[in-house]
Amino acid sequence: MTVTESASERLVRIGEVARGAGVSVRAVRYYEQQGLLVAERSPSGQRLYRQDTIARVRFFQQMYAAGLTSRRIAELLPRWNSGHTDAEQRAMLRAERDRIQAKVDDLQTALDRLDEVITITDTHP
Amino acid sequence: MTVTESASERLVRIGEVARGAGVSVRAVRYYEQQGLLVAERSPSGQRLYRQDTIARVRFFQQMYAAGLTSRRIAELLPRWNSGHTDAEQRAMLRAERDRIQAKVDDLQTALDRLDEVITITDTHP
DNA sequence: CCAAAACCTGACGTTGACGTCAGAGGCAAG
DNA sequence: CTTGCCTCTGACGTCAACGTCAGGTTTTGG
Repeated sequence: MTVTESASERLVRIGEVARGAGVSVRAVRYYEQQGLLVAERSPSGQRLYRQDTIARVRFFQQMYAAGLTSRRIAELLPRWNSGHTDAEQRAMLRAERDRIQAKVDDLQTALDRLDEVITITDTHP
Repeated sequence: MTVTESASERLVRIGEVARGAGVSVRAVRYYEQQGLLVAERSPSGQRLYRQDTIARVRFFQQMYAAGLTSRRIAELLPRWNSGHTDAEQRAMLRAERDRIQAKVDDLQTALDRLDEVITITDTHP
């Protein structure tokens, strides 16, 4: 899935990306500012994105939800853009994975505690 | 588990609570300011906590990790402190539970995507 | 052709959970 | 008594991911 420079992919403006991914226009500009997105520009200066940018933004949202920062995502991005690999980055990936796994486990624990309380207060009002 | 006013439980100072729960002293004071903790005071004004405060703080950390705010936790606290129940609070509990469940699912998705990338870059360096 | 909608660049504001610093007491050990 | 660690109350600082406002240009639909 390395970038295929097909002759003329349909490009979309920032509003469509935002709506498509369910975020604000401001957020998309912010991602670009953080180096997560790159946009072509129309002659008048408007940003033009490839359509897969929408999926990309959705992916960012997932990573944010997983507790990654923009900086961290930017550090990991080369993984998604090229086939290139280096040991340090693989270690980073695994570290993040473990962090998220731990977080999932914690959340599951919290969920269980909430369920406890719910069943108690429901059966014993 | 309603509060048992046992004659003289061993009380601990803020530093012990913090170390015990793995948070900063500042954090503990913050929790008190948000109405999550109540402390007795020694004659000289130092905060004195019951030992179960440590578990309580750990629980707060879980809830924070689950995305609850201090305010939200404070609203739900009566559940843990009394046997009293009202329908609105039960609804809140269930709402939070569902939110967390959704979050867990999202995280699991993110985790799967990371795993994909990891196996790809590992088997195909 | 013209108004509404969309986009642009700054740049300051917001929110939550603390960090940090200042200045002043309090407490057990030697 | 004094040294060293703990605690106190303000109060300002931080960081991330945007929100929001100002003032101006561009694109689109009727």
